[in-house]
Amino acid sequence: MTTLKDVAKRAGVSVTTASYALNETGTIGDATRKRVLEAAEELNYHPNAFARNLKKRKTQTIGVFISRFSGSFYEEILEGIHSVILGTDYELLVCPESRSARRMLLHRQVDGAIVFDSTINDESILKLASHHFPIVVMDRDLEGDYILSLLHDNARGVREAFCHLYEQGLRKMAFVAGADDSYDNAERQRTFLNEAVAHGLEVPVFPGNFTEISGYKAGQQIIASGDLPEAVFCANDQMAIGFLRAMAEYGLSAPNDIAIVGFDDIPLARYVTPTLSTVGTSRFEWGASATHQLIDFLEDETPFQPNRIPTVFIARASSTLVNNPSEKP
Amino acid sequence: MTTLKDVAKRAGVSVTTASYALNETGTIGDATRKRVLEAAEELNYHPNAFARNLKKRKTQTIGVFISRFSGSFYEEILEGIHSVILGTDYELLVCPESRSARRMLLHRQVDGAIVFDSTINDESILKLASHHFPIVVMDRDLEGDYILSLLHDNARGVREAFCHLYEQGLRKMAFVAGADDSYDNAERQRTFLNEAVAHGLEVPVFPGNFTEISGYKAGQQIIASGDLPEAVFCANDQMAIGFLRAMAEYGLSAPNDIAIVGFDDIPLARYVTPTLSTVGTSRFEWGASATHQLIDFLEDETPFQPNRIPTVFIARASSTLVNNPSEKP
DNA sequence: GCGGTAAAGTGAAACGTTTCACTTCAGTAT
DNA sequence: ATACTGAAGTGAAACGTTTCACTTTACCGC
Repeated sequence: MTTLKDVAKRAGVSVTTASYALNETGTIGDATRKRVLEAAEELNYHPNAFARNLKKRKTQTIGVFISRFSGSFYEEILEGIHSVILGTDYELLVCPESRSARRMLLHRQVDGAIVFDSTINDESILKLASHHFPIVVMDRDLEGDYILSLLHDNARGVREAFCHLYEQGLRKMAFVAGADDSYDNAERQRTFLNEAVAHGLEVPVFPGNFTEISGYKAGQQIIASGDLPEAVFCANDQMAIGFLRAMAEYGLSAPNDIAIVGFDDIPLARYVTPTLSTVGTSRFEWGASATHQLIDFLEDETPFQPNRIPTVFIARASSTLVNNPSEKP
Repeated sequence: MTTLKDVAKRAGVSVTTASYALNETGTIGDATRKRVLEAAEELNYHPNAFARNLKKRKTQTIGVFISRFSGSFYEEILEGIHSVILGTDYELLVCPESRSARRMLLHRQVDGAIVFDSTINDESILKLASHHFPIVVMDRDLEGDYILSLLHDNARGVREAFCHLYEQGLRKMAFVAGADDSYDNAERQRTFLNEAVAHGLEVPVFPGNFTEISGYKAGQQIIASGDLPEAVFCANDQMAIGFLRAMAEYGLSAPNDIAIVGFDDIPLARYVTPTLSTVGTSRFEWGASATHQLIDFLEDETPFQPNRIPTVFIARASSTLVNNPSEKP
């Protein structure tokens, strides 16, 4: 490993001068600077990031903490984050759940964080967030200075979905829930049930955990009970897809036997048969927005702007009755 | 930020002692150690990773360099990598393509790398790889000490796919190629064409770049030409799915109008209509294998074991003729 | 009570940068 | 000539650890 010292020696200057020359700081003559740059080039010099960060107490890096890579849910968010990062001189690190993620956060190897990992608890985040370490949380509603909670507008999408079902005359509905500890699930479920109550309906809730298999099992259970609902709202698309699979196995089809709606609009949603009605959340924007705000804060302390990422209901085949014209109440 | 010095002061010991106590190294009495640990706890102390890494010249981190997040291609690989990492005391960083990725690599912020980003050229990798910095490349055939090239057995899968098509009596075939700079594409194309020649067939090649849209365009072009092939092999699933979309728009369907085969077995493959025949590569194993080898090397210099990740052809609906029983030549 | 040994603890250097405070020197206004 | 200025460059401290080499203390066998 060649160090700054080597470069300085080769260029015949002091370490200080070499540093200034390479960083284009200080007042260094053109000839000298040129010599230093050449020396660095010849020696294939690259500054040691640790020494630099140690001294500068800044890493020019933001960290994204997610729980896992699979499920294609993070893809677009990460793309959104990445797209913003590319326009800055920050670097991006993505870290999946593990003790190491926590270590990473604690050890301040990044200047700011975007947290998307429910295994990191609220307490840690509150403790960690500070003037010098802003945090954007994407999966929980958390108040605090230096914390931005960026959620999407679950309520709106769910309401639209409910309307869509209700206006088609469907009355007997069920809800398949996502993971217990999920803020999004809670909000979706609450909204759906409230909406139902407001329209005089009672909606049973079946447990799930956001995985395809849990949706499949909920489907089996509901179908086996023999008491078929007319419509089922699943708290995310993966469960909805599992539910469709269960229906297919029992020879049932959506939307005629049961109308199905999911949430997220994952890429798969438009490929399954029937295509899946869902609530779209622009995850790319979500990631981009989080990143913008975080970097703006880091750069000039622009205060966080809490806002809700919009959602919109997307009607596809799985919930759109064709031979059953809408009968408004 | 509380430092080791603060902890030492609070515990009434020297910095050295505090360091030894926290790292469980050196010879420190139980009582003292306890006092240090308490002090650290009370002060909410976390060691500064930069200082530590600077001194130890080791980061306990491996870096994965990918070109982008989308396409669901990396998901399983990353899961495979992650699963192995979890069993070690290494950390995992994923870094998407950008100048920063390059910077990261150069600045040695990781102990070893898994490279999956064709924008990083061979030269850099050869220059970088060393005894102290082993690199696993997943997307190119590169020889070098301290470099492991971990590819999958493209040839085998392609041959099986070809056989499958040929044995069903299909003779007029076409190939839709992936990105020019891709080793995998080159190998798939070469194998397919060779196989064709060996069976006396001539196969036109249409350009693509692995994206869904490029497959769609190739489909449009081929269909519009009016000269339909009986079978089309696409260099990956995304293009195959794009091709299917083009066919659907022209009112054609697979496999009866054109039999379609892809490569990769992405999750989507079994959800599209018709389900997509493809060559499966166990990407999870791929990532896991890369990680194992890298970590083994880092730990005890276990030499790299070049091997090919197996592939297997998976016949699904898009290429399996039903009313056309196989007619072996 | 003596040398020897092991345990417990410490001082200071080192890792590779950045940056503050300083020196040197040439040029310029008076 | 003198004093001042600004440009060009340097020495050394600092960032927060780890770890080498060392000291002190206590204990042991004899």
